[in-house]
Amino acid sequence: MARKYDWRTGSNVEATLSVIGGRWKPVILCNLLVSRLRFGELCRNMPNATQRMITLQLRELEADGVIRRHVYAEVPPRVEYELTEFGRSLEPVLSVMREWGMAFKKRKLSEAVDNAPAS
Amino acid sequence: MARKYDWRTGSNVEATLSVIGGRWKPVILCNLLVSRLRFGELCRNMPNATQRMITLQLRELEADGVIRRHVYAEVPPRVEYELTEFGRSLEPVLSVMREWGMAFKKRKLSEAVDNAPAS
DNA sequence: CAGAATCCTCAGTGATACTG
DNA sequence: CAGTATCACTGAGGATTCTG
Repeated sequence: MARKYDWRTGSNVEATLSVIGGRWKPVILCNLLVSRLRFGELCRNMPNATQRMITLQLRELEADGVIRRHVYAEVPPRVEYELTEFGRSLEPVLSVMREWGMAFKKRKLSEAVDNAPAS
Repeated sequence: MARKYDWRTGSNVEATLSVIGGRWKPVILCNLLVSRLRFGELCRNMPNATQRMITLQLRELEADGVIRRHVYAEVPPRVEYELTEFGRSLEPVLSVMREWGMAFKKRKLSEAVDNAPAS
């Protein structure tokens, strides 16, 4: 299934994207940055993503050694996900993205206010 | 064309991705981070991307106010692209991605060496 | 609860050729 | 040189249902 990004042929940014470049991967990783989470919690934290998508992205992240999957032999079943050491190395990347996004939102919102009709 | 990412509904990372989340956008931006470039130079720097894709991604970046397009009334035509002030604010994001990608590549390559058959 | 299995769609992407 | 214009595809992503 020829991956979208290939770290061999691409530039350095593309190498990064070969790991975090999935629709929901950055979001998942930001969540796991805060704490280890179970599947259900993850889903509740990402209401815009479908269960299926979250599962798929988790599998890829696991295959890339970014996250680890803990299965507890209980009933009802419990599965938790956490960042690996390698995954934690992504922290600077993720937090700078989050920071910038926050500033961007603020900017956009203040723009909206400026353009708002005087009521 | 309902965009993939929406900064209104998504988390902070998603807000960032609403701007840089295109297949070739980070690559283009990294190039423009170094210097203002003309279209042809950009294409030569990104041999894996098609001309069409580069054009499209440039248009979106321009629409988002990330880059500026300079058209020179010459023959043959000359068009240059450069980051706007706003675009330059992405520098921390892009460089940390590049840094991480570089380290990642090194890691991968040394793994490959370790697994290489003794010749 | 944490998924697996199916089915389906379309938007992102590509290949190619043409042009002011 | 710096793009459009077409045509075509495929696979990422979604909706829904089923299950150990």
